[in-house]
Amino acid sequence: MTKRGRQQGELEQLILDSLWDASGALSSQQLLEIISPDGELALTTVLTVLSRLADKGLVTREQGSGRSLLFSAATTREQHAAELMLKMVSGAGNPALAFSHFASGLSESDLAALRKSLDR
Amino acid sequence: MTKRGRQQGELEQLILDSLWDASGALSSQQLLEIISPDGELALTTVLTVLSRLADKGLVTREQGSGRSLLFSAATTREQHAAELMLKMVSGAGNPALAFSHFASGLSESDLAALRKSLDR
DNA sequence: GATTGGTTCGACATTATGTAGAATGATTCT
DNA sequence: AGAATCATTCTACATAATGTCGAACCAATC
Repeated sequence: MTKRGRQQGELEQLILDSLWDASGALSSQQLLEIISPDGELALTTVLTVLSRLADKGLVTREQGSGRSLLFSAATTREQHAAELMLKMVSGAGNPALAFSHFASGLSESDLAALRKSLDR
Repeated sequence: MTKRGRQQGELEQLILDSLWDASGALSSQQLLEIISPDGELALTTVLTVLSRLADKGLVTREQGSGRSLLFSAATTREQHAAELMLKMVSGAGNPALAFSHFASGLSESDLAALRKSLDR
């Protein structure tokens, strides 16, 4: 009983968030600048984490100009959130009950948005 | 940048699931029997994990007959799932968009259940 | 009071994640 | 071409979470 699906670390999340917030793909340097403007982290640290995120299929690499790579999130933040939510539902036993708890925790505006997305 | 909120391990999940599946509170032995019928795990292992789950507020202990304790999940599986889903939503950036992805991943029956839970 | 049955403590193993220096490889400069 | 650059990949170690128990402990019973 060993092997566990990889989890999400703090720095990994920070990097993912930066990629999601970015308009397009980013180089490792750009990411470093965003994540650690005061030079507290090394560039290699960012690259290592990026590589791990790529292993998990959460980040994709594309060739940039010259030898450099550009990184971007493999899915949108919303798709990712939705996937995790779906996973919750499937493990919830009684989805209907889970939904009712879920709904009662949503704000009015979120409720409205959810209703709308079900209307089609 | 260290310190991370505790994660959910495989064995912890297994034990939580067992508690959720159970009709009532369970003793450590009963849990061991469920989780490891072939005696692959030691009773102390189960107890350690139980204690960690209690630290996380996911499991509660009550006095059973004599010196023994009875364990149960602190919330229902559905409440737990709903909480996690809500956390996703709050980190989703654009909830409306997340909802639409979410909805398109649901089965018909789940969709129906979700609609119903929004109707009140 | 000794034995029994259950829990808590203390420890060590494994894995995930954070963090980065060294090694490698391609591109460019002279 | 050969040297200097500079971005990536490799290798390595630190920390924290989780898995896994044996030993120490304690209360109830014999």
